[in-house]
Amino acid sequence: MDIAEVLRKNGYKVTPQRLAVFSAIDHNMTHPNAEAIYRTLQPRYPSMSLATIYKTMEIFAKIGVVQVLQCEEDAHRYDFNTHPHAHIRCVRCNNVVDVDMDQDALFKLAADQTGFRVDTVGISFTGICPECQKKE
Amino acid sequence: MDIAEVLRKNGYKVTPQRLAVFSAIDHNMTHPNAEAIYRTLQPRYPSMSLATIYKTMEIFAKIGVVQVLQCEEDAHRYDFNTHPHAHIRCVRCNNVVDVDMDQDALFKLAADQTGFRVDTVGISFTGICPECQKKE
DNA sequence: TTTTATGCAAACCGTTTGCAGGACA
DNA sequence: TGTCCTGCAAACGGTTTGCATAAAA
Repeated sequence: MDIAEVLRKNGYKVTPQRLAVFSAIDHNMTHPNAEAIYRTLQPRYPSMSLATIYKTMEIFAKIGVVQVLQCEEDAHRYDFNTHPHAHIRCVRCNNVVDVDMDQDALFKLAADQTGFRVDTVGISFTGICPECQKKE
Repeated sequence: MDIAEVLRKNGYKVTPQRLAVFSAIDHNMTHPNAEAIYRTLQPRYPSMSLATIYKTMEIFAKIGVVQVLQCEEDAHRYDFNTHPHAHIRCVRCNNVVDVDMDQDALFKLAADQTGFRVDTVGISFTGICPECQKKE
């Protein structure tokens, strides 16, 4: 299912800006933040505003096109991979990499221990990536 | 070891403000943010500024007196419990509760999978607490 | 007396919002 | 045509910073 169809199906209009933002994040493994997406699109869409990026990403998150990450950083990062998984960020180069992880066991542990009905879990590691380890 | 001693041992001066901030967080299970600490101390220390709270908490975090949490919220929260553990926040009442969890297995998983040297992990759940479930 | 801390106000930075003009359907 | 979207600029909220004054050692 392509993005135009998903937007329409959810009652949102299809605009060049939305298609452009999607093209910037689709299969993008760098987990960009709004600023990075903005810079990526700047050359080809010089009139696009940061506010539009934010508004678009909010919609994309709502309709399940992206996942919003909190990487113990100041800014949000976005992930086109909406399958539940963890992330690890290199504190030297700030690159973020996916970590596959079965979260069901964690959900159960938290629920059993606290009595909460558990909705979501965010797991973010920090460390030093292989490349930056070599440079040391 | 009391807080005055810890401060001195790390080269920081002991001031009434620092002792007051410590008293506000010591064995405080509510995981307060800076604003909440500020309001707590306001009656007894009306002249204390938010900036002092922030500066103090930064020192406390650096010398291992508190742990800084990122609860998928806007603001930082502080925890006097510096033992590694997870947190769960109720999306209705915003209360945050500790979750005991063995993090060594997660460290190993992330390291094996990514080649990172893993330093830290933050695990934050969201859900509905028992009290708010009853109200539904 | 020297050094560090405090409190104020202003700056910061990522994000959100209001709104007039423009684009989609 | 009616509704939704865009881009701008201003607002926002948590946090940080610079600096003059005050307090600790």
